[in-house]
Amino acid sequence: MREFYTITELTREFDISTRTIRFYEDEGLIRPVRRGRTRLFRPSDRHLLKQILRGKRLGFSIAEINEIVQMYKEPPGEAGQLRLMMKRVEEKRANLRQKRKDIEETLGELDAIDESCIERLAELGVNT
Amino acid sequence: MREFYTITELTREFDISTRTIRFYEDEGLIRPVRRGRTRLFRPSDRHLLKQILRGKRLGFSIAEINEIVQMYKEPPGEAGQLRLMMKRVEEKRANLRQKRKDIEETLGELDAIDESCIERLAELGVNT
DNA sequence: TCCACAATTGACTTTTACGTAAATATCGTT
DNA sequence: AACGATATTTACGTAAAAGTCAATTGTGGA
Repeated sequence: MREFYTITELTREFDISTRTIRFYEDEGLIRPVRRGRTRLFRPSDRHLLKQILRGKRLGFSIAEINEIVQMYKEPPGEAGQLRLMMKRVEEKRANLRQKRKDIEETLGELDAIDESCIERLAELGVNT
Repeated sequence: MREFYTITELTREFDISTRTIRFYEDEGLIRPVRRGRTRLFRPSDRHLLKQILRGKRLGFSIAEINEIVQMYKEPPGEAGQLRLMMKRVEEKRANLRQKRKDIEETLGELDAIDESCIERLAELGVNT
């Protein structure tokens, strides 16, 4: 595995702009190392970026994505903090399960539409 | 089933503002009937609103939701139009399947986090 | 009939998530 | 040392999706 990626390599791989990546850094989502001023992205940074983009596809805001990526870090050492984190994790899971349900419903409706289209097409085929 | 709902009934039921509902109307997503100037929402309007909010939870833009709700209407009568619609439907389905995959992955990672929290908590329990 | 109150309309504002432009810096060539 | 290609920083701009505010306008009840 490569040690570092440049910013443009990542923009090409994920089809996003440099502005976007720098914006995520400003927002504290990602923290590449530097050689002088230029950013160097480790494989872990690249992986984090993948997770950020995955969150975006699911319609999470930057703030929500931030909450999620914070969870990917080491669990805290204090019991109260741990319980709090577990509560947050459960909230996110509930949110995701709702989304999954929404998706199943929408997929079901689109399936129905597709079938009615096929039917309609068959009718037309008969009549022409 | 009731014949009509007022705008405030819907804002309360779905916990959104009147501004939001009117905005959706301005955008052509919904088209309540009027008595004088006041809007009256039929059950079908209410159902449509539900679908719109479902789309929002999934992170679709208003434009994308518009595309979807248009599909819920009668399928077109012309074969070319039908095929085009089926193509669009398939695109949306592919999009939803990707989201579902993203959700499964994220859920899996959150499960792992949860477990590591439980582990950590057990360790603390032993040590204190 | 008149009043209180709900609903509407229109204009302006806010927030989010970047886009864009200008000036400056770095780095490997030539 | 100059140059072209990339990067960075700073600052302002913008589109989408509402929120907010003010001025009207209906309208159902006492």
